[in-house]
Amino acid sequence: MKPYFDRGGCTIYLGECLEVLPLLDGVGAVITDPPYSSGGAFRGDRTRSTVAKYVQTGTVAYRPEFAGDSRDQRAYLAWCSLWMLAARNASVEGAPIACFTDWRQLPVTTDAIQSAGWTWRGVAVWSKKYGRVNSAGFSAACEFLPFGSNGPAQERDDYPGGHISCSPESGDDKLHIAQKPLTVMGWACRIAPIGATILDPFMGSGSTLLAARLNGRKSIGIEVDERYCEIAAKRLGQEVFAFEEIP
Amino acid sequence: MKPYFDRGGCTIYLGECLEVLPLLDGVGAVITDPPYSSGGAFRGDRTRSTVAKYVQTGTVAYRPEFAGDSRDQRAYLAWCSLWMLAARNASVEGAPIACFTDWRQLPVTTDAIQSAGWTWRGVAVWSKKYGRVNSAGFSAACEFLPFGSNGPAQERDDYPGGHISCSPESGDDKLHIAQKPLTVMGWACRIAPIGATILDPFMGSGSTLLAARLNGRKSIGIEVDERYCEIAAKRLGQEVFAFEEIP
DNA sequence: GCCGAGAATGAATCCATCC
DNA sequence: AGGATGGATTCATTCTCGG
Repeated sequence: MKPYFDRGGCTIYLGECLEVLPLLDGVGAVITDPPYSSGGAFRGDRTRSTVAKYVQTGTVAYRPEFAGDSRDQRAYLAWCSLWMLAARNASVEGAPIACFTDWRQLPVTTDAIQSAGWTWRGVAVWSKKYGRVNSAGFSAACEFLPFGSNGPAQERDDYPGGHISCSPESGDDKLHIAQKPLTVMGWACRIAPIGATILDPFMGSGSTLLAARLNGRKSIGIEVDERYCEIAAKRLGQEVFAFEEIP
Repeated sequence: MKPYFDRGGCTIYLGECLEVLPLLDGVGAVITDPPYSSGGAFRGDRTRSTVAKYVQTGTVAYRPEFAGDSRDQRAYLAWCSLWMLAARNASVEGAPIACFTDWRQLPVTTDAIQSAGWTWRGVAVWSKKYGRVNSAGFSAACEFLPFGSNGPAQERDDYPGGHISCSPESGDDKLHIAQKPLTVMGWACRIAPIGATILDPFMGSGSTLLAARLNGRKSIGIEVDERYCEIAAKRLGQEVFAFEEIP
């Protein structure tokens, strides 16, 4: 399959992840931020378009809607199990997986990790310094990063800490509604060995690939929406003037 | 039923929580830190005594075993559902529940909250600044506080934030292997309205009751082990010389 | 009282060994 | 085979103590 973009150790495929994943192998880590299919307690809330259901702060440019964000919990479990299994089949033994999620989908995500045959090994946390106020309990100040490994984990003495505190992305620099700060993605990328290939099956605007590059890891991104492939390719191309292989 | 201790708005019952809970009513919030039944990937590790399975190196003071920490996941779900239901029956409408857990039991705990008829509303996080090293991924730096409410939540504009960072308890002041810092319990107690009665069905050394008192809430603790009732009563008695009702 | 060095600590995990 | 037990390993942060 011909990549949409392939330079400096960063590769982008345009397509459905369930169709692209079976073509890959040698993946050293899976790090991703899939559509949460969250955003409301009721089905009617969940199935609204992503632009409508997530509040867009500030005077930002229009961001395209993103696909695959309207599954109910049962379907979300089945779907996550499928792509996680396909991703595991593409991964080397001992490879880690780390998958962002919010509180609502956290139990389903840990179930899916295990359903797909990964060994679940913990839940790391990104706290946002300030969270959405909540009139019904503690504010929603954290996102969660359940993680695991493909069989016995690689033994290392420099795994990152299980908690990071960082303000969320905002303003005009934000290219995707659910975009994570590079600081957060860089922290997540350090779960992968240096030089390994990090796979992100839900690339979006490409923050995972950019963070991988900045942290000395190779990367593969898959994205179903060509507008986001374009945005990500532009970001990656800008990152280095003379774009060279990662040493 | 005669309380083991009852002064200054703090009440302790000695007994099994499933036997004591049906006798209670008017509870304004449930805040607790039950035995996690965690501590290892293998059944053999989980079923070890709490003194053996939780590290206590060096010259620490001896801390008594605590009971009920060796259930498998199925039994843990069933048991949590039972006591959470009994606690809900003792609670006023709109009362919040918040129950500490570790990463391994988090999905089971949110299932239990919902099985028992509480409305699950989120997951708050205590990050410990440093966590135990992990040779297989991110360090275990956080404990989790899933929370919910008994029906529609009480609307308030002063709910606490969903994240707190605080070092764990240590040294001779730590009376229970799993003792939480007063800072953390105080934060948790602020989920309850001022003046409400906070129920902790797994009192241990009484940190919840002490934090409730220090934050202007009344409290009820249940504990199955008389040694811990004694320790908690002593701590609560010391807190105020002339022990008066909470204003 | 302040500072730095060294010791202590931890709601673990994994493997080897013994029954 | 499988359950129970012993014990090595791990390091950022906190604690202790002397100067």
